[in-house]
Amino acid sequence: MYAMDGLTINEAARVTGWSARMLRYVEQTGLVSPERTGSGYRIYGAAELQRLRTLKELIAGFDVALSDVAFAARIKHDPQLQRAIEDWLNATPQRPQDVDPDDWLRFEQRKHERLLLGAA
Amino acid sequence: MYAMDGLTINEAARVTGWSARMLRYVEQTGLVSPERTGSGYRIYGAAELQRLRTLKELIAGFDVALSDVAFAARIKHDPQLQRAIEDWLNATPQRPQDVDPDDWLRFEQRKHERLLLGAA
DNA sequence: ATGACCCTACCATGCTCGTGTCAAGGTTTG
DNA sequence: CAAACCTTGACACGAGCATGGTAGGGTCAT
Repeated sequence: MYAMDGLTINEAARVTGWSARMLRYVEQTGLVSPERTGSGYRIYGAAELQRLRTLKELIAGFDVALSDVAFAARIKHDPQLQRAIEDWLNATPQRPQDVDPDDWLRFEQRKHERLLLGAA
Repeated sequence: MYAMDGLTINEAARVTGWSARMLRYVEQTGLVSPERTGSGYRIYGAAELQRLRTLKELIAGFDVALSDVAFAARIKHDPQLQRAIEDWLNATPQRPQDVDPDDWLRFEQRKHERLLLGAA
């Protein structure tokens, strides 16, 4: 195949700071999936490169794991899971000790506002 | 200490289906932290028991890891992290195929130059 | 006061994550 | 064509998660 407007995996590795191995791994997590040429070569376009760089910053800057970001993505694309997690987390006012149990229950039932990762 | 209105760890274990060992572990993740008596005994109240049960359902029902839920909690309590992850995820037009190819290209090309300059 | 319970602190195991490397084989290109 | 690159698949390995177990030592109820 002739000149595609993108970088091949090792070139992308060099410009993004990831290793080629990790680029394949990241693709496997579903976070950054480059196009393929007819013969199967990965082609990283500007968008993917940018995404890889920011992903790297995100992970380093907040000390989160790749799998954490992958999980966030899963939440985002699975409204049921999102809802379930949100509900579980919202039902935790860490100190329910000086609250009347009955009030507590009614209060919890009305909690439905703040979204976790909803806005798209 | 005299009769507290809650269950001790092994009782809670029996009632929730977790092992006592896991109850301590779950506490360590920060997801469910029972009160303590003056002498340090964990006391699980109705709220904690309910939380443990629903947590179990959540984990089993969606095949999610405890650490995933812990991470979601971290996101929820750290607005900066939440914002960063949200932004990164939202910047994913996973298939830029329904975008006009010409616009897409010109846009990407300009970005490309900038990006290559910034790369080390 | 004694048996049943709790606590913390380890050690051990099996599994997953993140990462490198190497092998066998297709593709691109000078 | 041959060198340089790509692909998938595998083995390897340290670090961390999820669990169980045990040991030494307090606490509670009878």
